[in-house]
Amino acid sequence: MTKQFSSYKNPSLAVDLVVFGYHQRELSVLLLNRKDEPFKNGWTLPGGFLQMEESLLEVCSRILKTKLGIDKLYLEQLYTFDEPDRDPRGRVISVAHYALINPRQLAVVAGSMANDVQWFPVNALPRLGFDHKRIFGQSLQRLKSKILYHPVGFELLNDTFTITELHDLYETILGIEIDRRNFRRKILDSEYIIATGAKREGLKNRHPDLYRFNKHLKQNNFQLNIPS
Amino acid sequence: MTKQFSSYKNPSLAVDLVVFGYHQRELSVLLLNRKDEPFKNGWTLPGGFLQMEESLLEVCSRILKTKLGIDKLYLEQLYTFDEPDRDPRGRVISVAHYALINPRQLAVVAGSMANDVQWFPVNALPRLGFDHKRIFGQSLQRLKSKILYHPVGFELLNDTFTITELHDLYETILGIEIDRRNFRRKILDSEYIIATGAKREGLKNRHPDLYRFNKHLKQNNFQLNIPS
DNA sequence: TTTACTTTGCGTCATAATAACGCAAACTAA
DNA sequence: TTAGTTTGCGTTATTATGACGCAAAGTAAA
Repeated sequence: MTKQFSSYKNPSLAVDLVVFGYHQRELSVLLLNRKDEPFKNGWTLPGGFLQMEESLLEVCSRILKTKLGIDKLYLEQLYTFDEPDRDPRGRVISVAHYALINPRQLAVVAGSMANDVQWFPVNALPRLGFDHKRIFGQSLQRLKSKILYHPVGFELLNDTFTITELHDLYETILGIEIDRRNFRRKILDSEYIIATGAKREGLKNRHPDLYRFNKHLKQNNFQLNIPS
Repeated sequence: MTKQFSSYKNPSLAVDLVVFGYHQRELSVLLLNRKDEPFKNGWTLPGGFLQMEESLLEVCSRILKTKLGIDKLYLEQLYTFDEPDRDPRGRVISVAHYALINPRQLAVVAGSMANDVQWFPVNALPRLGFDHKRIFGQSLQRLKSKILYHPVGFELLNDTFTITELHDLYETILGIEIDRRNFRRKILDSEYIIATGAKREGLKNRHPDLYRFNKHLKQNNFQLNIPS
């Protein structure tokens, strides 16, 4: 244990963040290239230590703001990881969270991104430091199962979107093929997305085909029942 | 903030436990009557602080062993609660877990139970100290949803049980009526429970009607799909 | 503009899953 | 012995689902 931790009587508390972004049928995660030991020059999830008087969500916001310049996004606590040897510097317990950012925010991030920050497709991750591979895996697992019973996938899309975009998102995240017409029927029958009345740029005769999430429905009835 | 915490640079880490027991169509939770301030003489969930070098599950085991004299049981991490004012003594972050104990263990507990420990039916809880009402509520919520897609309810029953007992358990936990015959068909079709070949004491001509959980099936396919 | 190709919205149909409920044999208690 | 309850096993109508057809709308190249 290094000097940094020797004065603590409790384990240190940290948060780690799995930030998901989606673009053109690709789900990606944001990783950080470490400048310091341990895992110097290696990739890890962004994270940070909890200060006294700071809530977990505040730490998350602080990290996201500092590293990405982003304010509001979908954020959810995932799990608390406490293996005694998960951090070579000493006992650090990490409350992992995952975040979903939409295309607009993704663009902001891309514009101002430091060169130690990088997007990686979830299917092509580099080796990760600490126990971050496990944390990432569990996040992806959660995301996969959650989109089936909670309309959380919408957070990865623009405010308005086409059904095809939503369909592609689901296929990408779940990694399976979903019949386009059955998906359409299910999602429209549920009334969780509704037409905006608008049509895509350039379209002339087609019915309205831009949709948005219906915020007036209780989100807890959402149920897609797509086999995994 | 009291002296006890003033030397820490990090928030303290604790665990709180929601211990569920089931008996005769009643789901109960184990509560502790506090001897000390804060909430002296009030009821709270059992809990304890994390020592350096101790894992979260170890703390849970330690508490359960000390307070209840019980060793092995179903234990699952629930959520980490971090509201800065959740503990009047100072900043304490609690990783809540919930546990399920079976009738045999419940009997052991009942036999050796200190008078500061008591079972309360989940529908008749006393006022709880700290933010424990919220923790309890979230545990019950989790239990309710989890038994629908994971065979976790079995942990509250004996090794062998009748379908009726299982049916009653589900009705009790979910707080709804479930058609006996449809429940039977679903649970038997799924093959998650199988006949033991034995019959209940005293029965003569009836088919085997004692069942046990089928451990040979992958538990992740369990799906009951009962409307809530 | 014509032509060939792709995308999208809407519909059909066979099958599976589900909810509601009937019934008689096994069991229990008076 | 009798009356009432519990339990196992069915049936049926309705709904949900998966698989797929098809034509209008849209796109891109000649």
